[in-house]
Amino acid sequence: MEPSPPPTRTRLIDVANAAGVTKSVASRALNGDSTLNVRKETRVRIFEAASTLGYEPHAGAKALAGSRTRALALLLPDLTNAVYARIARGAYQQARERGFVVLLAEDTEDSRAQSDYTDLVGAGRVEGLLIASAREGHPLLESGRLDKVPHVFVNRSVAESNRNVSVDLMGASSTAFRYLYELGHRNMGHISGPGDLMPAREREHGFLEEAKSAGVAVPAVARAAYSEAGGYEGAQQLMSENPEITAIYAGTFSQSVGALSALHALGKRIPADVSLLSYDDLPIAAYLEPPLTTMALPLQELGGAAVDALIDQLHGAKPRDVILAGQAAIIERASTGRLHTEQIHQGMGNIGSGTTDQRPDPIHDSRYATEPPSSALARSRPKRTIKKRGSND
Amino acid sequence: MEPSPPPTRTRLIDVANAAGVTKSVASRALNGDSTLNVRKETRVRIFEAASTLGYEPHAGAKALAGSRTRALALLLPDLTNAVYARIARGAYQQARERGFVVLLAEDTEDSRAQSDYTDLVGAGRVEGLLIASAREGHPLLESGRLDKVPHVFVNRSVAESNRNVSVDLMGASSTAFRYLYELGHRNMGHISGPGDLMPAREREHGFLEEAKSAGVAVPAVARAAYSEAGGYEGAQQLMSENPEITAIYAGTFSQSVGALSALHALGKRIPADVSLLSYDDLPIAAYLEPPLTTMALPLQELGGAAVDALIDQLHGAKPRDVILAGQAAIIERASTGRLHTEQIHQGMGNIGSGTTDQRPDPIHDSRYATEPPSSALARSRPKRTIKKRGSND
DNA sequence: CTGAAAGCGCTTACAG
DNA sequence: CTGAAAGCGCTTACAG
Repeated sequence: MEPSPPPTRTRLIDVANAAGVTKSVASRALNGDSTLNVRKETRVRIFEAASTLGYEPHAGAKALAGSRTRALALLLPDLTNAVYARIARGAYQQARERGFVVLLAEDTEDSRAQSDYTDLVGAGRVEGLLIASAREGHPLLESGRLDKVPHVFVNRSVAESNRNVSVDLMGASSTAFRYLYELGHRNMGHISGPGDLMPAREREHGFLEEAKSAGVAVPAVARAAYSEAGGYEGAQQLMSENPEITAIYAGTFSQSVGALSALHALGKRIPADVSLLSYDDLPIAAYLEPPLTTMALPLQELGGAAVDALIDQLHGAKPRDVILAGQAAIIERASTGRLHTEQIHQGMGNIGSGTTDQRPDPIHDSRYATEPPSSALARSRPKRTIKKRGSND
Repeated sequence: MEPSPPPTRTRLIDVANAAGVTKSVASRALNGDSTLNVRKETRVRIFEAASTLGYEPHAGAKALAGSRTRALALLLPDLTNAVYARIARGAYQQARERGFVVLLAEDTEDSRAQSDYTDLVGAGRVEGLLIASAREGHPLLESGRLDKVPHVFVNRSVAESNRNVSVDLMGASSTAFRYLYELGHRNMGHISGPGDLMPAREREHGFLEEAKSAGVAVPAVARAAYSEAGGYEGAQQLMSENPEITAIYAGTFSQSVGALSALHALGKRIPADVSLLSYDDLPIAAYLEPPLTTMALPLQELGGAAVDALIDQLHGAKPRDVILAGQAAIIERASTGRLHTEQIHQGMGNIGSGTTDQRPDPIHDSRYATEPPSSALARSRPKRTIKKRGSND
């Protein structure tokens, strides 16, 4: 029943003895204390001793003695969400780079948020928090407990926190708008997220603002769940209430997939009748029908930047917002196309009727009336190359 | 520069004082020491004091003093892989349930595996390891360092480790085979993973074995990367080398997506010409064209079972394999169908020729000649309901 | 410039 | 049945 503690761990005293110095000196040398004055030779001897003895300082002891724990916690709303998975990867990698270890918390329920906080911060396990799970009214925000611990909000904007690390969502959305605008679209729709989610609001806002300043009709907005089903409903709603729409910008990849499906079901040709642009890019985008045009976002970088910002705070820097700007790129595939004059007059006419025109080849790409995009081409040569990593089932 | 330590933490001595007992008694009461003999009343007083003072024991101090750290590390090969994301979720939740915290390590490179190990186990941060990232020749396996720490392999089978926690991959594959077999298919193909990956080998083995015992032609196997591109190539290879194939079983979801695309490109109708069955189920499956028939696996449960097995080891139990059996379920959508007599004679004839028959409605579902599956139906009513969780951008 | 010592917050034999 | 004390492995003033 008694789990054996590591039989015999090498301690600081062991390396001190081996190097012929005292614990204090060894400790300070190993920790790079700049006020320590020893001959280079001695220092080298200490490091060599540590290395040959395989010295690995006990994290708990260090923490107890008042040193850093070199641990961060990452609070995620949903591990299986591709966006967060990439943020997590970026955070993890940068943390490692900086010598930190990361604790995970999937903060799905509010109740959990409390006990997570207790076990991570309360127990002195971590020095700071990367929070990607904050919503308005999130218990952690309300409780004021955060005041005591360094933290940053990732992909979130908590007003006046000065701790928001995010991509330029509004900028991304305005890029999205301009892209569709330049293709000739003037009647657009946007599938947004649930009202209480912060990134959704910003995306939406940026998109609408840009439309206003371009002087076109304010895009219709459907707010729906961040899921395929949500996108399906969102697109349905958008098209039934605004049949004049020729382009849809969907706020998440999942929603785009659902929207694609809904548009098909409505008998819409993509992009001949309606163009579809997805926020966020995933490999699978190239394999949908039609291959989806997307916005690629620096999510991994976002995670890394959040870690940097948090570590800055640990070093005493004043918290400040950081926005990863100018990095959203459109990856053009086949779901978006130039507006046709005929589209302008289609409007209502097409709704629910199903198109009956006979197209030459019913297989696969056949349904693209506009600039038939070779899907094979789109697949093998996205405008921008996304770095691939080995996947590993 | 100096980060402020939590201004004034409540310590054990504080609650002891408040309850009018000594630290020893408080400690033992709080930790549920059964050899402690105190009046129930005293015990209650201690717990109340702890609670009103907001006592949160310092994890580092506990660890130092020889107690458990109540922390586990999860070594993942790829966070962005949906399979691992769900395993991670299950592990995380079960760990929390059992009072453990989980440290994350995305073990993409071998070099990282070493330093991860050092910082997690060496530093005494965690009591045990959940390893989902082991390949043959993985540095952790070779180094023998694992001997010193409780660990289990998740979704992995390391021979003779007696620590493998996995779904019954062979069973799943044989279910896959039987499903296709019962639809009438006799010539099948399998898209497997890279040769050195363990789950791939088991899936493959189970599928082939079942074919042998059913007395049908041994399925052709294409080994390809775990990605859409891999699936694309795998399907191409399979069909070009074995034009008689009427059903394909793909080893991962990504591969299935690629295979779907390749089959379309080859002019194959799905499932009229070729049925496609995917290992692993994801919401997006219902929105592909055609909606993909998949095998749903208890991945979250797998993560939870791994945590349980590991904690058992921490409690001194002898390591043993655990297999989550009999849980793979086919979710039938539209990518699989009954074999038609005409299919048997098609063979080579269809390759690359593209089909020219005129079907009534070129839109969407039109291309399913067999049992035209209403994709809307398949979408809204999968055979088995998958629990949905709120997604949260 | 270096070493002896106190102390971080806990647990656990061991005395009483 | 309960309390005093040692000790886990470190860091960091503080003396010398």
